[in-house]
Amino acid sequence: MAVTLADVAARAGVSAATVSRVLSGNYPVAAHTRGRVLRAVEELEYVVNGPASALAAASSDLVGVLVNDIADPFFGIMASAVQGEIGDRKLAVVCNTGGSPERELTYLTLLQRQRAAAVVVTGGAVEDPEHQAALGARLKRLTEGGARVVLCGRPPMRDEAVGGGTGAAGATGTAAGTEPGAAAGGAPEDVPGGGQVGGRGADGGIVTLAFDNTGGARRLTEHLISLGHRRIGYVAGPAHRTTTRHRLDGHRQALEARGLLADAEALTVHGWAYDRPSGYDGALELLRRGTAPTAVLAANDTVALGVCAALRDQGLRVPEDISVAGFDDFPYSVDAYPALTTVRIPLHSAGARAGRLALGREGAPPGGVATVPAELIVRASTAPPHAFR
Amino acid sequence: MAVTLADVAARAGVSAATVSRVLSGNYPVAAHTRGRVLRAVEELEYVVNGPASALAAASSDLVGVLVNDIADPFFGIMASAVQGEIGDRKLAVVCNTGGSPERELTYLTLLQRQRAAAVVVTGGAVEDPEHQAALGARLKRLTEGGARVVLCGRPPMRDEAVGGGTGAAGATGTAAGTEPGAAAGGAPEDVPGGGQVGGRGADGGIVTLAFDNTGGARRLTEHLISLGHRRIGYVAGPAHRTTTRHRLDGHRQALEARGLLADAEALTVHGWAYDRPSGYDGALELLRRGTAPTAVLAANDTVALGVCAALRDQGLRVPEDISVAGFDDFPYSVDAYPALTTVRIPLHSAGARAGRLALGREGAPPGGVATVPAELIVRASTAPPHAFR
DNA sequence: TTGTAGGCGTTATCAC
DNA sequence: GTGATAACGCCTACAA
Repeated sequence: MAVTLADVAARAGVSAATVSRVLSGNYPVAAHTRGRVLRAVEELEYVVNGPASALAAASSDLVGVLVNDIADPFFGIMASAVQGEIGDRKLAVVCNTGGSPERELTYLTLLQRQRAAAVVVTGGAVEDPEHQAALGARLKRLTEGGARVVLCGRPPMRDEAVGGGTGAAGATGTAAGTEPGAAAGGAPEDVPGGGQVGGRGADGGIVTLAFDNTGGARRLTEHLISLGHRRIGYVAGPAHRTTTRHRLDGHRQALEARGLLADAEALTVHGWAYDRPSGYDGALELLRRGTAPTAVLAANDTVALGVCAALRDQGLRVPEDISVAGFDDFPYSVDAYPALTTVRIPLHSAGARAGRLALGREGAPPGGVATVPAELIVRASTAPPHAFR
Repeated sequence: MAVTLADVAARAGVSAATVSRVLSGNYPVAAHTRGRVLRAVEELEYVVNGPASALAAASSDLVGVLVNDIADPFFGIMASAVQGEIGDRKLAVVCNTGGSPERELTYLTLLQRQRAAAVVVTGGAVEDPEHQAALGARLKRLTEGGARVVLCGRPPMRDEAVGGGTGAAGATGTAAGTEPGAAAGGAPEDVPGGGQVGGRGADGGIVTLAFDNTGGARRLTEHLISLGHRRIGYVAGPAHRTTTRHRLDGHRQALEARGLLADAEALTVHGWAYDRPSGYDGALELLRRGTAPTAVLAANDTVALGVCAALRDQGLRVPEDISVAGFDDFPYSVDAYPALTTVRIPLHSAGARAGRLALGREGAPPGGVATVPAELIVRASTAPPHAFR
């Protein structure tokens, strides 16, 4: 930890100010001077002191990315996409919250401490009003400090949570937990919104990229119903999380439309995580409850693989004896046995967009909220039930 | 960005120094004083200025983690484990190099600029002497600056690359590209090494957690040979990378022991990445080359899934017509069709150990190098060839 | 136990 | 164009 700006300046025979200007590049400097400076930098192997420049410039080149677990493909893919957009001008600080509200808050504070240029919060939110309020407060402080905040994969914050914003912000509010776009029943609205126009998020606001979990789940259940299934089990994700609930909502909307809602409660079991063991145990629990369903939906593809494994271990064939479907369409789902019917969410492009939004390289959508569409992918794991063959 | 240490000090009626001491906690402060300070911090919602304290203390709480691609489970799992160990006292800066040597160097410089407390470099290295030299120089500067450096999943640096270290370092060198432990043919050596003792890496050195790729690959090929296979195809990873070469080395060692090395060249094809398309195309290429192999080994499980897909599309059954095996034992490999025979590398525990090493929470192994074992996992994708049934 | 003061390495505002 | 010279906010001997 030796060579500093001053050393370079001395060697190049210029002032520290000039060196700084050459390095930051945002100020005119004579060609030959810049040449000498650059040579001195080379010779001395000088490396800028990040903390020092961050202090002086009151801004750092760190971008925080909050994920539940970076090893989970759902988050890994999004984080990778964010990183791809950030490139090497900024650094991505990845924080594994493990889905814990407390850690989410802790990390947000840590990122504020680092004076992060932006923060991307990925994945579903915990539906606790108290936590939402605390989260909103943290996020608000972050934006007030000049950081851009992007929510990717969760519904927008309620206005109360982030405190009344500008006049334009008022138009953004949605009822707690109601997914925008999905609730309207239509195609997810989303207009690129060129430049810096477009409601909050343009500057100092929070931009949200919500996922159409409800719509996707609804279409998936409709698919099963159309195949002839009437008793459809559901191994849901952890309770009190927006992703879990929205998917369940869509499922139930489809059931209700066909008057099949009565059994829904008995056919639903909540896992404790979006992982394979959770699916395995969930499936066993479902079988234990009596009349077996003819199809089982899972919280996501990983859970679905656990479900398949459990069914197989119980001597049931998928999809001959029982259909199974997942959600998210992870890369390996097509190679699973059997290839999973699922709902694709364009995680990579959503993450990339979140990254651009975080860098301000893309304008915020109108109202600061856009909904990412979800597409039904039918593969081999779903088929008509016995009665329909 | 308003409230500073001074503000808190004023509100608490103490000096800035006292507030600093309360916050860092590494200095005795009277109970009631600390109480008042803490209250002031709460009331003012004070958040430390990271860059400022990093500047003053000449150290930051950032830990860099270099990966090829965080969306790849191989890296995602290790990164997640590293993150789990560093918890929320330090922040993980994840850098996607995409396997590019240049970006690897760029990121290392960026991390040095941030005065990262430690850097964990994961995955195989590019086997270019020039790059190795440049890499060694960067790593050396990092360690000289007080950062801990941990290599996880690649062989140790040659001593020339990192410049002559202390006397103890001399014992660590291995011939370029020769994997320690594996080459010896015995079980991977590894002694925890309590405390701060144990060769380089204890302070200012580079600690290496090498993977036993060679040994794992050798055992995998031996397994196939023992099943009766004689023509074994190999869809390798990108050339000039240690992981690719070490696995290929192990494969050939096993072939050579049975006098089967003659066809090896013609049965090997290099992919351009450790991904599915690479496996798909590699398998087709292999089939195109004439006499089809009775088994195909893949660079890793992801590639193996691509191989299986290609074979299936060509009307071949796995493993009836042709056996397939992967490497790494990713979580989903057991759910693939058919369940993959593979070699398990304990990525999570290796990553966790790398994390502890990076924090100095665990002593360096003797010589600064430990080898992570690889275990053969036999599943359904490998079976005897037709001739043996 | 607490306060004082100097410095950490850059950036930005002025003059020249 | 380039050079002084204040901040920037915190840490840490050194004193009291």
